[in-house]
Amino acid sequence: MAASDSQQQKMKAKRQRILDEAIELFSEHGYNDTTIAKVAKASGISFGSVFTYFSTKEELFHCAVIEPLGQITDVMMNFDPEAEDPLAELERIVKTHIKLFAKLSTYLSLVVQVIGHDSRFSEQFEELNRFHDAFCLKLSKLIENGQVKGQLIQTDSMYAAYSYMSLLLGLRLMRTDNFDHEIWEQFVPFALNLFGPAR
Amino acid sequence: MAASDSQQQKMKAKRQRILDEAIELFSEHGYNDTTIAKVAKASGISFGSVFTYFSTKEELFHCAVIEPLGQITDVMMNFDPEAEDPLAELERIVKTHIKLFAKLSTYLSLVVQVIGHDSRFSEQFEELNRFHDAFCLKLSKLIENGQVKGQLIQTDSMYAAYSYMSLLLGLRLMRTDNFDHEIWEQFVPFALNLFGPAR
Amino acid sequence: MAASDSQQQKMKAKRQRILDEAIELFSEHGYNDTTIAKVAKASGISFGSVFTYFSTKEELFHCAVIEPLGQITDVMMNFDPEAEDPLAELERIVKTHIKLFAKLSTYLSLVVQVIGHDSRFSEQFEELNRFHDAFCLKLSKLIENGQVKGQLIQTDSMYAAYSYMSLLLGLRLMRTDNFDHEIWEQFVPFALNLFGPAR
Amino acid sequence: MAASDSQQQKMKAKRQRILDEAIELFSEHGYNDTTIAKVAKASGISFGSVFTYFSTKEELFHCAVIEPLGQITDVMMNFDPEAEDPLAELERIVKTHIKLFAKLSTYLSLVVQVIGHDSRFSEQFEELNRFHDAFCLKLSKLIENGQVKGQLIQTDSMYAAYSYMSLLLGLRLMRTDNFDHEIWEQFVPFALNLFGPAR
DNA sequence: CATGAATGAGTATTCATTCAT
DNA sequence: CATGAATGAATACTCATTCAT
Repeated sequence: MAASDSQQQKMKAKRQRILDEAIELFSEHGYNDTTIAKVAKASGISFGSVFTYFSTKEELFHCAVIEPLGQITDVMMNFDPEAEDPLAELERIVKTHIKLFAKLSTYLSLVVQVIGHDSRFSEQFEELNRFHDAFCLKLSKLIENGQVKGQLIQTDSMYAAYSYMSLLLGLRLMRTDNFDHEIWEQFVPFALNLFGPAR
Repeated sequence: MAASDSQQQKMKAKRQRILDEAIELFSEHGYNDTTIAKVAKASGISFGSVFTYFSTKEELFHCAVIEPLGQITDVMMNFDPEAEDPLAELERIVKTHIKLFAKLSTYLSLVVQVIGHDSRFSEQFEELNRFHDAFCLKLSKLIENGQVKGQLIQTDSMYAAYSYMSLLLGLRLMRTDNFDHEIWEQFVPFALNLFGPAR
Repeated sequence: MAASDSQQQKMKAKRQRILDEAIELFSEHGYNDTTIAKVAKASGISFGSVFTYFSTKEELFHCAVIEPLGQITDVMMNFDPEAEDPLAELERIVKTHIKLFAKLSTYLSLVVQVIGHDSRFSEQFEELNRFHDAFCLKLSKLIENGQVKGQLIQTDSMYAAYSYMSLLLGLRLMRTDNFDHEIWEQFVPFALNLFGPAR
Repeated sequence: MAASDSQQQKMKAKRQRILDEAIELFSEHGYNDTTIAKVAKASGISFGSVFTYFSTKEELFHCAVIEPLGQITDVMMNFDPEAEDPLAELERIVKTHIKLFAKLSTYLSLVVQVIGHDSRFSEQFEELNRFHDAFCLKLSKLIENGQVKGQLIQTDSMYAAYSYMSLLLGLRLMRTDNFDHEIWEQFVPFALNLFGPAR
């Protein structure tokens, strides 16, 4: 049924519009200072309708945090831990990651909120943690390979991965979002330094 | 007047007790989910009395963010940019800073909130920014001296300093506060790597 | 849309019910001692709903003072300053006004509050003043015509009008509202005396 | 004991200072918007001391309303109902009363509040009523004598007295306090007209 | 499904009053 | 007697959520 299909399309689009505005507002003003009414207004729909798509404010926040994670995971995890030239692979992904974080300032504000109040948002925190653990594990393998090949000095590869994620998030936090993208690129060598490239 | 003095002492102590509990609660639950009533209860006083010491919730938050900054500044800034052996000085302060950040988890949660919602807490944000700028400027001088003496590779020393602060805050953010202090020390070499020690 | 129309009717009625109760309560207990909760209870609705119709207590008070003014103006101003027999016209309107003031005791209490605290309720005061000025101006013309025709002795007609309004409000103030309407009529000749009827 | 005497003098003076400020503030801002703290500040004493002189806010208000009444009564009642020339006596006292009301704007605001909220301030209201009744009774005698002597037309002398008091209070209410004293005198003939002078 | 009126729990703040110093 | 810190009752206003239309 084509009619029903187009209806479904419309609803999907509406849902996404709400979600996008919610991410924006939750990021900017935090959970409590973002009211359903504001989200509705920003989305151009009645606030009653928000509840058609998200049964509670809590759920809206949950979706705002979790749903974008898939795409981000795709980009973040898109590397080969068994790459021939681990250091080159590292350089490549560091550039990609930094570009990504520079773009994602809005969403990452959400992430920071969740991490900062892990007891309040424990479910979302767990999910982010799972991503974090998976990412660090995969990255640590690449690092180890780099060490085996003598491209990197010997360090604990998991701590190296942790440090890397911390740096990325820390940079994001430090108002560097006012920097334009070129400036973000300045941080690439420092991120690489973390891994201890042999010189 | 001894009586008046002891009275003043008592009040000072009470004010501090309120402030300590406020820092704890603001950190844990955020600005909005921390009610004056909870702060009062945690401090063991009537909620009316909170207003005797802090005229508004906003002011209480402000003091919670700003007042500890002095001591932290003292520790963070306690280094000599003109040290004979810049690399050794760097190692020393990195250890100190990491220990400090490991201890200050509660307070740093507050800092993260302020930075994350700089428009909401602009006054406090400005103050933190002043500290950040002063710190990075002083640190960049030490880094430059390290570079001049050939202990560090050539990089933009201000970006290096920014990266360092970002890493510290990022580490703090990443729930590594569950790690005990020994584990925190594991991150010292990675922090040092940021500065690009010549090898 | 009939449904929407009946909805609108209902809301209008509800709003008016709130307003009527508000006038009653503001009159009886004054601005500060009238709580939104009391108004809601008297109106038979939840106190949250009061805010659906009046966004603040201040606005509720404003409407309580201003909205009835239209009808009152209609009655008060309903005379012809160029009447053939000015004295007869004066007698007619004095009777009407006194009847009106006898009926409006509740509302006039509000007026007295506004006038008594003009700095607190400056906006409402201005509005009342506009009415007062317009009324006195129109009345003074009738008085002047009565003087020209020799029905009234020579006096400053504006002061006469002021005196008249003062007397009306003063009578209202003096608890004469316990008097029933017949007693109110007793004051008609005294009000007329103010204008100095030639004898 | 001279010391004790001067002490008593001081306290009396302090009490009066508080009362004067209280009258001022109660008049200007009303009962609820006048806080003990403001009264204390205006009086230049600690707010704890206000309770030394007046055990509750209610009592302070009571004294503010009642205590000045004695002097006012003296002036208002200072006439001879059996005067040889009642009309002349009326003229004399009307002038006096209008001058008095022109001066007493602050205090009369209090009176208006009490009359306007007689259920809230019933005790004070009773007291004012007693004065009002006594005054009107005495005045009505003078009026009657004027009627007997043919100086005034026949009217109900009590209603005439009521009207007179209403006019005085009404004039006071109508912002005529902005008028300077000369303007107040303009109202003398209108007040006299109330009594229906034979012409 | 969309809308927005109705509801009432929750919160910062004020202020009269008490009482220890 | 003077002071002002402590207390907690009271109140306007917000906002998530429900539900009738």
